Amino acid sequence: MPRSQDSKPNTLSYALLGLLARGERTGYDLAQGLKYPIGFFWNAQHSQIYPQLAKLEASGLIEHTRVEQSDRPDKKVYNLTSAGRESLRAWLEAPMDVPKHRDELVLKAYSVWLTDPAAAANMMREHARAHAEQLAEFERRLELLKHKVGGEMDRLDSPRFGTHAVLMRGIGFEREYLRWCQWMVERLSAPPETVGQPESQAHS
Amino acid sequence: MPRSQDSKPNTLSYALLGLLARGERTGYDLAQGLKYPIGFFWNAQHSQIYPQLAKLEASGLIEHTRVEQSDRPDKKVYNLTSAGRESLRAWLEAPMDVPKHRDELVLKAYSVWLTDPAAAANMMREHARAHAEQLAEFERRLELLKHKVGGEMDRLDSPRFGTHAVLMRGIGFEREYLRWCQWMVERLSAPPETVGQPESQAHS
DNA sequence: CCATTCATGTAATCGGTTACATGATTCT
DNA sequence: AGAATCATGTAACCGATTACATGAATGG
Repeated sequence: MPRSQDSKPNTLSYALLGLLARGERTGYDLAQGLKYPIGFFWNAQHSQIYPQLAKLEASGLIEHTRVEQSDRPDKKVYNLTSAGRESLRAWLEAPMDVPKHRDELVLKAYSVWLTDPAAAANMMREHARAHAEQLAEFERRLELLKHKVGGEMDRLDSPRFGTHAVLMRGIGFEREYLRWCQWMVERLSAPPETVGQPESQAHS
Repeated sequence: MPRSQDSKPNTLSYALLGLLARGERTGYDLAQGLKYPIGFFWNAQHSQIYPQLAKLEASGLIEHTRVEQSDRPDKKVYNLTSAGRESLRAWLEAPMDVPKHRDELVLKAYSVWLTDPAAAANMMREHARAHAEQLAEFERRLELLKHKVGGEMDRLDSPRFGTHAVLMRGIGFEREYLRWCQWMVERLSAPPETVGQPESQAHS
């Protein structure tokens, strides 16, 4: 009989359950999984994961078996219970509250009028480069997935479809962010006379 | 002589300084400002704002004057100090650490293979609708800004340019998110025979 | 009469990051 | 010799949300 006296599992719980639904994993594996690709949209450190696993086990959503190793430290291999699988499914279909975004770069853009346009343009170029890189990485991963599993990534009941969906969102997100950075660079590095004060210091 | 014994202002501080750089505001006004449009990318509740304002004032970055009102409660009107303006400028040009994203819907998409495609498609349609609405709101605001201040929103030294930049990012973000939701809906509501098991239960 | 707006605060709690702590094996 | 990988935890702190607290004026 699984204890479930706890109030409500947090979102991290469902990130962990979602990974475990794909197969058994250790806390260490889960920490790796929460780096890439889903970690791009929901990440966590091991210091948050280990205590959370203990709570999930206390609630009866997961269970572990100890595996002894000779060359490496012993490990706890976690698995979903049927209650855990049910909890994950219920969360998937439950309505969400409105999401909140945090983006420090957009916050900087809000105050960019206070600073030197040329310096700001350079900063934006640097961010554009970073987003182009991340975009390329997502695209590379999608190609890899395509070559590895082929049509499986289109089958709605395959975990590969979940990965496919996440990669598509990553690609779209980075492509759009890159576009915005480029728009900012164009604006910020436009010749001063097109945006300067009324009195025309043009020509020269 | 402004005291500055504190370690390092947090990002919320710069959100507040960025608003105050556009003119004097009360804590209440700042709480409203952190709803829209910049609040879309960095929001805060009044319970976080009032203590933060006290800290910023203790650090000498802002100052307030008490304004008595007859019909309304008295208010504290805050202004940037020159130290505050300098701190904001320094932050604008400082390098950022790599941003972290959190998106519960993408997390759900990662596990969407566990659930009923038709139900998931309906959920995604609902999200598509919400993003279309938010997109329309951003576009409406951009039109409003254009009609109100015209070319000022293109002048790099005007706060309107900051607002313009944020709205452009909002529009791009929502447009791309909407596209992804539509892609998900298409996939999830595709006829079963194109994605189902080998044995064809086609026709009928 | 009840909700909303203006106006400012505190307290409890939860979520998340950084740092502390240990220890064997493998790679450079 | 030193860094990285595998492996699991705890503690301190900071950031953020929710709830508690008060109170007058206005609008439906």
